[in-house]
Amino acid sequence: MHTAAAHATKLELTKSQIVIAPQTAGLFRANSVTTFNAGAEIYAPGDKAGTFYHVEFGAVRIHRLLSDGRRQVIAFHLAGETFGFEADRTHSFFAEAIAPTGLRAINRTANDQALPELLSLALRGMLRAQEHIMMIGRQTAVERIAGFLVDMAERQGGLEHFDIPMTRLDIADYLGLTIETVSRVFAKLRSAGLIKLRSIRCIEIKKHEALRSLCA
Amino acid sequence: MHTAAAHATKLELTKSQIVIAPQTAGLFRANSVTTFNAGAEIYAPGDKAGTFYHVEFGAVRIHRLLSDGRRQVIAFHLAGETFGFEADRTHSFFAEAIAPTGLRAINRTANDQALPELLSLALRGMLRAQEHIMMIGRQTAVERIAGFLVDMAERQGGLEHFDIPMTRLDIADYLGLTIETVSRVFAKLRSAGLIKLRSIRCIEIKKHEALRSLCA
DNA sequence: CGGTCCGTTGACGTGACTCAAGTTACGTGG
DNA sequence: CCACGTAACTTGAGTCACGTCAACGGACCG
Repeated sequence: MHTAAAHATKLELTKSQIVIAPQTAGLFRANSVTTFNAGAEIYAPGDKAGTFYHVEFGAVRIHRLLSDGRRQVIAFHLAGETFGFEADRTHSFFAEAIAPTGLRAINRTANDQALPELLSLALRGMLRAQEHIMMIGRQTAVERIAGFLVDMAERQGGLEHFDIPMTRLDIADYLGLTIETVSRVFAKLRSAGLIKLRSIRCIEIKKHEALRSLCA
Repeated sequence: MHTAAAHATKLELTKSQIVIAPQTAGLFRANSVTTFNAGAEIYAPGDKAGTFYHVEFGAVRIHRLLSDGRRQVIAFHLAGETFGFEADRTHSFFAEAIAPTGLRAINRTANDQALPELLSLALRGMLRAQEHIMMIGRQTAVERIAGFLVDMAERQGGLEHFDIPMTRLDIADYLGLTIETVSRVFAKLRSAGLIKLRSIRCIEIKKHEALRSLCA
């Protein structure tokens, strides 16, 4: 199974401190921005939780490995999104940058005014996870890819073309498919004229409605 | 596909009011208990959200249908658990009793003292959903069933045998499988001596460790 | 005691996986 | 700038886990 156990053999886990004008995000106490190279680990299962991260630029994947190397990507977080909250005191997933990424760490203050905001984020995260379950539980490969592309398009502001920061392997592990299936479905959508691959990571949606109608 | 679109053709949606001694649950304002028959709808997509439900007895399934009838069960809630929180003002799933069930409705008060409690529930719900993604995204049928049985055993207090309130179809739709596959895997686990089916809905785990080792 | 729902089992089909062989994109050093 | 090595992606052929279709058995209920 092509599910990147190899990836676990750490890349260059560089993490450089770059201070950018601190700007308060909501009611949290915001810190400076830290940049991560592609592949760099942000946290791992077992790490102490309690800090949230606001994506300033770049993208992050949240995932977990099974003992035999099978990998499931739980979520992608793009610029403008916040992640890192956990039910327990320690993280239960990996968070890694999937491109050069800037994160603003946000320390949860002891007695938060920000609870409603945090609750909203948690509920939204729960909903997202539930829709993800729907997708990988009951949809075909084509439906999953179509849904993924529509989602990405919307999260990038609905432009007619956009770059995806993740590899085919990341997409496969997010959708519960293999890299080969992802590649084949892309080819199928392309030859059906629904999308165009401007480059390997730049996707243009040619027939938005047709694509959306595939989402089941 | 055996995924209960037929079920949508409403059963006897009976909902009888029975008042039981009101008892405050946490910091919420708790109401009386309402009982639902098996199959009765508690809420549906589009219904106004904002009320939570504490399961006094019985069990509830949360699910959603695709347009062609494919069904995905998102979660089961057993006695002692709380459900019903949503990111939006309206529900996006069905909630139905899967056995005679008593629910204590809990109205969210305008300016909650209960926010931390609610946040904790939301985070725990998110974690549960994420582990569910892991399960249906990357595990085989045997692994999913084993995981399901271990989970059910733990949630029932870790007894060596327990009743499951849901049908094979509910289990199938929860795990992203078909009813036939569920049945076959049960048969396989039984003939391997890992479990015993005392009756069709009563499961005895004979080799707890062996079962757990199947969970990947 | 007949109908209905639920569950089981078998035979067969197929969508996605596996294995394998390329090709393309990209970074690095000469 | 090109040569090289590596990672990412694509494509094809064959396989398999799970789905589909179908027949049947048991439990419950009026």
